[in-house]
Amino acid sequence: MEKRRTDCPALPPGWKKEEVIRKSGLSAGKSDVYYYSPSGKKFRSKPQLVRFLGSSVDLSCFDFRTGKMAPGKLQKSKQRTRHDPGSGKPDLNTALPIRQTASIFKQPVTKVTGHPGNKVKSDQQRATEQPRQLFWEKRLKGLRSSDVTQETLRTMDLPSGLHCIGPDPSEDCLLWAISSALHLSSGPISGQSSSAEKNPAVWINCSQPPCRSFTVTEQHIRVQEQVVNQVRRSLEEALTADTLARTAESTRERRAR
DNA sequence: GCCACCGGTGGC
DNA sequence: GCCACCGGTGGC
Repeated sequence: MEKRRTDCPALPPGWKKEEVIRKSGLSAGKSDVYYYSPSGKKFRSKPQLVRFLGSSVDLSCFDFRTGKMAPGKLQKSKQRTRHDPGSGKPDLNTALPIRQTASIFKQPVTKVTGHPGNKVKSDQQRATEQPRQLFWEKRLKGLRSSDVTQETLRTMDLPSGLHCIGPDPSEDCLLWAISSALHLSSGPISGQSSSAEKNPAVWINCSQPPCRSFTVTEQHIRVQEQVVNQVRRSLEEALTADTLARTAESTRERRAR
């Protein structure tokens, strides 16, 4: 086992696991486990793996030390979340679907080259397109966003008339699917073909959300404009209130001194 | 400068 | 007390 890289069936093809026994020091005899990506990048911890693999692999049951999936064990592994004291919040460990989904969004990255010491690291394998899971929306089922007081936030309303197809025809899934499609695609979002509706598992078009083909009308656009305007007004009011509160606060502090 | 390696520490 | 995780550094 020592210093030999072995295949790791629980990870995608090409990933290797290595166990290195400590030879000296107080921890002599203990071992460190490392993983190597197909491109040779070394990983020292599960959080590091999760950050890298994002939504492409579900590592919630992955046991970093053994390199195997631990089924049914309710993942009681000692995953630490540094800088997060925890609270009554739902399980925010590595299985966090929100994070995994967020990572599929193609977000712009600013490459700063102005500083002489700067280095830009890149991983070609990671940069290229990753395979996507069919009906991934189901993984988000039952999750709700909440504000700092744990109050569940109201989700967005989709325009009526959208008809979800696939294994989970709930409106939640459709909302996630459509917002994700809008992020990922530069083309129009129009739904699935009629054959996909008959047998989604075979005919689904991954670049479109799993819903019946639809058309966006002038009326839809008008309604959405109103919604956006309303939200902007609310935001403006909140920001104004916040500025006023801060000013009042600093005035009070100055007077107290 | 890189990285293999061990130590330190926080969460359990 | 154990150990997952990651910081730090000596050796190259």
